[in-house]
Amino acid sequence: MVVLFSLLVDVFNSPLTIYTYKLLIICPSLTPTPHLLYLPSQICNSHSHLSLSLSLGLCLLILIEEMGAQVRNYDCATYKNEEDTDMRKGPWTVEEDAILTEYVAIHGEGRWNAAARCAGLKRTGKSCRLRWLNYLRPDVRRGNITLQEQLLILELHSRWGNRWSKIAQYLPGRTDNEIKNYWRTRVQKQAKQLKCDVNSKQFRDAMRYIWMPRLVERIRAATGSSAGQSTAYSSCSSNHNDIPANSEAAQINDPMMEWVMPEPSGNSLESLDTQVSPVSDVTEYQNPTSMQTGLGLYPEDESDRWAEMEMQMQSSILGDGEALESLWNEENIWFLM
DNA sequence: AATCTTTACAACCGCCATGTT
DNA sequence: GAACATGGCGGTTGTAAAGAT
Repeated sequence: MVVLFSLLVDVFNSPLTIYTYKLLIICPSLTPTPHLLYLPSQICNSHSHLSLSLSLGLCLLILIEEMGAQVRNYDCATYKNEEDTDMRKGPWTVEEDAILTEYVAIHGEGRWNAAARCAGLKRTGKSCRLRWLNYLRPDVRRGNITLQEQLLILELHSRWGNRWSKIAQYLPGRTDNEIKNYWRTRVQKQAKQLKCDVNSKQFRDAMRYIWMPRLVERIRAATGSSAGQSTAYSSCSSNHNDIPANSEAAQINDPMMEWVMPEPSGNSLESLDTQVSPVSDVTEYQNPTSMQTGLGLYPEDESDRWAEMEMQMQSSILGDGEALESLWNEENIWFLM
């Protein structure tokens, strides 16, 4: 940031007043919308596409191009360059990001094919849409999937399957792509290692009766005893009205889901976010059969419910075939963390 | 230090639904 | 109603970075 502001001070102290270059500042942590500044050509020397990219953790600074060219790009009527029809593929550049961000800031979302053309991007409308929704959108939440979010993903997936966009609706700031990636890299991989299908009853039961209670336990441990009634959803959503009263999610009524999606009440995102540790803590893993009520793991008023679940698990899982303990032992429980 | 393997995730693809002409 | 354009979704792939050997 120091470097950034130092640069800006230099810019504005310049004796030149004819600004011929445009500077786009994208700094989501400071402002939700990009800021435009105009730079003297002196700053840019002879470069027509000088690009300064300062990754300072919080701020990305991009110098785009000559204003004249930029203005031309926004004039759809004059867009007629045939050679622009060859589409670019692959990773987006900071310049492309800046152009798309600026275009959306001015014209809004939607009409992506037109956006791609008018902004002068050699990208398909689809590509622009995806880039915006999955990466550039200001409210995209980055960083590790929290424990609460993990719990919510597991629960919602058990209910809705691979309906990623639907699941994503309940994790504000997370994209369907991100959730899908999480599922594939973490959950499916684990199922593969356990040599069972991710959709098998065996794996689903293991998730439901071991993994998810374990997550609940960890969330409670991380958020303190007062968070006993707090939940993944309540912690992830900054606006509980996001869940329609008659929605599928609101109508879920099983014990686990009540942990995940309770009555809307005011636990804030900030207070309950628990980042997932990249390192496992297998040493504190408890055998599922030891996760009994009365050990302080669950709220007292939940004890009967949990005991019931425990019995349910014993009879429905352990009774037929491979025991959960052997399926989900300390060697493979690591990935839950 | 070099090479190989694994992981995480961005991006693309194909299919489908919907809207417009 | 057919043809086309567009957007949304889920599946898959490519690849950079990190980790292991």
